[in-house]
Amino acid sequence: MKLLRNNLLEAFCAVVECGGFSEAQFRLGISQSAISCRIRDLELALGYRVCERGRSGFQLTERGKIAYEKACEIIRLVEDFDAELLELRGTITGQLRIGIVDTVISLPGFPLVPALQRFFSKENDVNLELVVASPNDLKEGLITGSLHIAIAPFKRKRDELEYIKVCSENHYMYCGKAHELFACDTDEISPDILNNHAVCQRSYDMIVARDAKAPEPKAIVTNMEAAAALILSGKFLGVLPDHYATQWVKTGEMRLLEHPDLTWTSEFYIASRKSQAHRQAVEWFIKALLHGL
Amino acid sequence: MKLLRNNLLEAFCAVVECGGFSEAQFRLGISQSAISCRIRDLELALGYRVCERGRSGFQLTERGKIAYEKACEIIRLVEDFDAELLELRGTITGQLRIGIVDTVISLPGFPLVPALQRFFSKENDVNLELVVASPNDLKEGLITGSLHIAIAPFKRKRDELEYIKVCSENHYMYCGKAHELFACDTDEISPDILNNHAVCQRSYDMIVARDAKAPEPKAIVTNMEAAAALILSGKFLGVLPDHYATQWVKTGEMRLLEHPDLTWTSEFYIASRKSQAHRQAVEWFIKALLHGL
DNA sequence: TAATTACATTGATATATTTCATGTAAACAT
DNA sequence: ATGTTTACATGAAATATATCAATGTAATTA
Repeated sequence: MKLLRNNLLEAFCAVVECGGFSEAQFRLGISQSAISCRIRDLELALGYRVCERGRSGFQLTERGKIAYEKACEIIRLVEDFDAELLELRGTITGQLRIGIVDTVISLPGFPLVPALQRFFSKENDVNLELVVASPNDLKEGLITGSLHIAIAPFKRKRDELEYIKVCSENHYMYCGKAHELFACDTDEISPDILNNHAVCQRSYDMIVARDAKAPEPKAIVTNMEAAAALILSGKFLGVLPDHYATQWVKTGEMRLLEHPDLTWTSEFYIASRKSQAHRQAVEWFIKALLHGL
Repeated sequence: MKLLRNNLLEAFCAVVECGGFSEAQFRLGISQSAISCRIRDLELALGYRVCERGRSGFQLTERGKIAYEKACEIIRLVEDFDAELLELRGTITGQLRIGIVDTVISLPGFPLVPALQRFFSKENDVNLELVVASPNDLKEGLITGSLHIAIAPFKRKRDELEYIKVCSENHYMYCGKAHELFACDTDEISPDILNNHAVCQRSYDMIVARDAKAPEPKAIVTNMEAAAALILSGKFLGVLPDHYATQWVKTGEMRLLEHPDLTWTSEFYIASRKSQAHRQAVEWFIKALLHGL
């Protein structure tokens, strides 16, 4: 019983992700009938149907969903295994899966871009996958192995992960040109404004909730660009990293609401798994990240 | 680059464990030339030689050793993966790797034998592997995944493992018929005898070292039978579980050196990994183990 | 009712793997 | 030395496996 033979699982995953056999042809580079055979063989080996398909639409069965999750996992493990053994050859190879949060390219001291330059200026066979997600999803990814390295503001540290501080980011409160506070006097700005105005926050930050009477945020965003859009609308106050907001402050579309109690700092860390025979590609990339510090 | 294609790794591992191609034929059930091809393909894919072979003997290269370790690991992972997906079918299947310490069959309350009866009286497709090793090796096995369940006297508990107490074992000091203490008076028996006589111990027990002036053990054994042999020789005192020693006490070949300070108890636990989607086979076996308690 | 879509099936073809027979080189026995 | 044995390598033929192209089928849609 070998489910990993003949790329049965790769076919299965491709079919799931493409939502059907016909579309998966192009991804897999084989004919539709070959895919049909592979799924048939897989189901034959498993003894149950993994998906319903046909003109009536594509859908995973209950067992199929579980099988798909596990298949993705073992495929990643096997990829990493291949890479580990190939790296014994001397050349570094394989997938390198890196995760970051959004809106960091302009963050001063964020080491990704120079690290990429460094890393890929040496000849290698590494395939990069760069994922943008929330710190929490990134943490999950590191733990499950779907990510090798993540760079983000991690607040709670996990035992099984290793953290290296790389830089920090300052956040301030901003409002848009159309907002009533845009033209107010400086001495009107106090933490009190949070109670009188709608505020938008990044779901994972919630850094506004500093004092007890912090208001329910009126809008939750998962992404800086979304926050900027809400702020620019003039209907929301919002917290942005200064390096990001500065472009609109310059053009007069936003105003910094300056007050000592309305500033926050996040510490950015490189995180990766402890206690695991790290692959060379991973180690080298971390080295590349740290090189400029 | 797929190292898992065509059972290349299975061939490699078999060859390593059989110490050569010719012997591995029988294990793998394919011809020697087929093995030769597989190893050639593996080395071609890897880009380096994994073993030296020929009339001059079989030997892994340095990289080959690493590759072998990792190959064993991924094969186990894939086996478990197969089993997990197959179990979605309803039937429980796959490898079930169980570890115990030696000399436990006669331990009253040790749940293995009734559990085996229970478990295998229901029809299933499980392949059992029963390993005898030290508690420390068993712990390692659980953590690395080479074992699913272990039953042993675990003293230190590991966070990533789950323990269920099942029974306990009493240990006493014994000497052989030829030993000078064999015929001594009962009131001559005290912890002091440890300082005046050679003592043998199981390497992982070391339960004799209770007081500060515990002596260097003269002999270390890794196995109860070995301890019994040393004790029967009359040259060593030694600690044995009562259920094991009783056979020789009955025949007059050993004497129990009874003293309140020369008794020890080990608690036996069923251990398995926490926080891991346990396979049905594993869960069911644990249930079978607990059934009689 | 015909056309379309999405997949299944089939037989031909291509590819991969194994075996059988044989070759080679090192170790061993004589 | 010489021949023999052992352990693996190699090549051609045989076998098994996977893929493709073509076609069939069933559920939608026009």
